[in-house]
Amino acid sequence: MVTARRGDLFDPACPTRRLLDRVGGKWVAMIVKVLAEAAPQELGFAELRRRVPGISHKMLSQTLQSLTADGLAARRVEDCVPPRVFYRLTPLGLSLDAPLAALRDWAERHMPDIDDFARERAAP
Amino acid sequence: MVTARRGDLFDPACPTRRLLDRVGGKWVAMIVKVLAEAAPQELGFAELRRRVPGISHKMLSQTLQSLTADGLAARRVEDCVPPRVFYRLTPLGLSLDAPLAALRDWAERHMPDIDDFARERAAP
DNA sequence: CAGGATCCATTGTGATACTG
DNA sequence: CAGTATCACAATGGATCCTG
Repeated sequence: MVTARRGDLFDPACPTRRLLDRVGGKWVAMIVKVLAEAAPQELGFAELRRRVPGISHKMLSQTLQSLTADGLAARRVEDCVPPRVFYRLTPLGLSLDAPLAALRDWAERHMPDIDDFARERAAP
Repeated sequence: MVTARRGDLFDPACPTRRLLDRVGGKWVAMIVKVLAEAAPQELGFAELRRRVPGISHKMLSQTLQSLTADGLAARRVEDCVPPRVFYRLTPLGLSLDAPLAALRDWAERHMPDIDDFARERAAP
């Protein structure tokens, strides 16, 4: 992730760099996708966990927290005995899903090309 | 960066995850942008270094190497006394610039919103 | 149940120096 | 000039335990 240390002196805090620092993490893109697909329905923490296979309790909590802190997701606590918490994307978060979808689309289309290239250059 | 350890068992090697592992690095996006803007002109190593302020010799070399290994960039060595090396995006690399441009566009439009949100929630 | 704290392994990044 | 090896440091991500 990293923000900037010494070189963005010229372009202090390039917006794209800052965005990638937020969405380049291991889980952000998938969580945004899942929440976007569920929208306008909100999803409970446990439900999210089920829809993001392999994510740890900690990383889900942590990622949702950063999304919430950035105003990309909204958090709602249901005040019952085993407390339940629900998340949904904000309009801002939903708007981010568009460019992410473009990336997903490219990935599905062209990652095979990258793999092919790697295989060819490995072949003697 | 990381590729997958234990959870992508269900979605082994999600293409989007793998793509982000490649372009989420600190310099990839900017280098692709610079090369895309220069295309179809190729750029020398030193010229690239000038156009990516703050990047270290090592990181530029390393990043270009991974782009080349993925078939996103092409490398040409000019065989003169002080050897010069030129880089350009391949068609595949150029095609990747489109979704990245979408991300850049979103970043320029909406990162201020994220900043505003952070400022508001900081205000008592 | 959700979330926070702690500890640890791994990786990414950077400075530097050396090679062709 | 471009590339690479080495070393050091910061940042991620994951496992586990503890709390309201």
